[in-house]
Amino acid sequence: MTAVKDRVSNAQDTTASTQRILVVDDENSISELIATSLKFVGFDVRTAATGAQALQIAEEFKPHALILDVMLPDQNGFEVCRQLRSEGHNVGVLFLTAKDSVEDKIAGLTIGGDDYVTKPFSLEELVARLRALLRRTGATEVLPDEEKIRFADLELDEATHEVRRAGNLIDLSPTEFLLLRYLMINADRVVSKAQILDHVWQYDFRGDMGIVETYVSYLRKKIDVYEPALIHTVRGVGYRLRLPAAN
Amino acid sequence: MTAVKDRVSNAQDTTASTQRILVVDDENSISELIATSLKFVGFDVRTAATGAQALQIAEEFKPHALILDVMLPDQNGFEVCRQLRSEGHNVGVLFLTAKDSVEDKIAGLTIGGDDYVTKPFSLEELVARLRALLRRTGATEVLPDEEKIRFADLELDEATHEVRRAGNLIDLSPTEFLLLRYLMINADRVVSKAQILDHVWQYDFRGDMGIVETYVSYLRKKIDVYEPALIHTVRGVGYRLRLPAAN
DNA sequence: GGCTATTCTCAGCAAATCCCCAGCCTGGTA
DNA sequence: TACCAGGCTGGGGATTTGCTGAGAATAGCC
Repeated sequence: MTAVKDRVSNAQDTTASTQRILVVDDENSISELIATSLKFVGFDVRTAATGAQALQIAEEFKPHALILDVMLPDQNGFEVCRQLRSEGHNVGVLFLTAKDSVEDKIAGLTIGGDDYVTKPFSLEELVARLRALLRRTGATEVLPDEEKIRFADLELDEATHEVRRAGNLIDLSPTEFLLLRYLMINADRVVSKAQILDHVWQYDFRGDMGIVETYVSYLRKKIDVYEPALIHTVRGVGYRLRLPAAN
Repeated sequence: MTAVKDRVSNAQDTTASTQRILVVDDENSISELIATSLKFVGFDVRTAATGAQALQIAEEFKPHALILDVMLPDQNGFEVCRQLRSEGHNVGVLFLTAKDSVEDKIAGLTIGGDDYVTKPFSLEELVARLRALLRRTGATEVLPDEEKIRFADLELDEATHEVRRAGNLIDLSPTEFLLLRYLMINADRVVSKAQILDHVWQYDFRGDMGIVETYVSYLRKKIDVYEPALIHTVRGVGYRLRLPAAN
C-alpha cells in the first residue's frame, strides 16, 4: 500500500515519462546499456556518439538531462557541456568518467547541480543519481517529491542516506544500501538474482550469483531482525520484498 | 530545522530568484562557470565578454549587481563601472582581479559597497561575497536576512567571520571556515568529497580529494571536541552534518 | 627579513567492505 | 524417509576507504 506510488522507478511512470535524456558515449555497448535501462524505467532516451552529434541532437530534442562521457572522440565532455550552456540550454549533466582519470583532476564536475559517476558503474546507481540530478535541477514537473522510498515500516532516504526500520536507524554498507533500494523499488515483485546482479553490481563484475546470496544474508541480519521479516526467498526464482499478510 | 531557510545556497531560493546578475569576463570558461553556479542557486544571470557588450546588456537587463573582471580586452573594469554609474545605474560591483595585480584593487573599491575577489577563487567564496554585496547595497527586497548560519549549537557569522560552538569562540583558518560553511548550508544532507572540492576549493586546484579528508580532520579537532559530534562520515559517499538523535 | 599560520602531500595505520568458499540447512520430490 | 539441488551463513583473506601525524612548501604578517 505504502510503496505503490514509489515503485515508479521500475515501471511506466507519469512523472518521468516525459523526461528526455540524451546519452552521449562513443562506446556503443555502454550507451546501449544505459539507453535500454533508462527506457525501461520510463525515460525518453536518445543517444549520440560524439560531441558534435550531441549538440546537434540536443538542439531539437531539448533533453532534460544529459549523461555525458568525459572522454569523447572529437572533444571532451566539458566542452560540450559548456557550449550547451552558453547556448542557453539549462540542463543538468551526469558525467561518466573512468576511475583512473580521477587523477586528471576532474574539476567542476558537480557545478550547477551536476554530478558524475565513475566507470564501471552499476545501473541502480546511475539511475538513482540521474533522478537526484533531475530533482535538483528542478526538471521535474512534479512537486518536491520527497527523496524517500518507503515500504511497510522501512524507510530509505536518498538525501541523507539513512535507512530506518520502524524508526530505528540502520547502518548499511554502500552495496547493501543499493541492494535494499533495488528491492524496495521492486517491492512486492520477485526479482531474480541475475537481475539483481545486473542492476546492483557494476557491469564488469565477474563472479557468480553467490555474492547476491551473501548480501541478502547481510541485509536480513540488519533489517529482518525486526518482525515481521520482509525479505522473502522464492525458491528457484529469486527474492521478493513483501508483507506476510499480503498475498 | 534551524538551517532550513539558509540552505538557499544549494537550492532554488525565492529571495534571490528575482536578482539579476551580469557576469563580465572575457574567458568563456570562467563566465560559464560562474553563470552556471549562480543560476543554480537561483539568480537570473546574463554574461558579457567585453566592456562595451556589458554596458549594452546592462542597459536593458538592469542587473542588481555585476561581477566584473578588472582586465577586459577593450577597457578596464573600473572604466566600465564608472560609465555605468554615470549613466545612473546604481549597481554594486564585485570585481574579479588577478592575484598579482593587487595594485589595481585600491582604485575605488569602497565606492558603493563594492568588493573584489582574486582569481582563482572558490565558488563558495564568490557566492558568499555576492550575497553580502547585495545585502549592503540594499538590492535585496527582503529584510537584512541576518548574516548567521546556525546548526544545533553551532553558529557561523558571515559578517564577523566568527564561529561559535555552544557559545565558545572557535578559531578557524579561511579554508576551514569555508568548509564548515558549506557543510552547514547543506546540513543534514550528504555532500560528496567531489562536491566539497568543487565548491570550497579554488577552481584551479589540482590535487586529489585527500585534502578534503585532511580538512575534515582539522575541523573535527576544532568543533567536534564538544559533544555531540556533528560531522559524520558516510562511507563511500561523503560527509554529513547532523545531530545524533536526529529524526 | 625572519616568523608564524596555513595549505597541501604523503605514508602508515585501522577499520570497513567486498568477495569467495566450504559446510550446513531446507524444501521438494522420488 | 532419503536424497538432492538450491539456498544460507560463518570464516577469512584481499582490497578499499578513511583518518591522522609529520613535514615540505607557501603565504601572510610584523
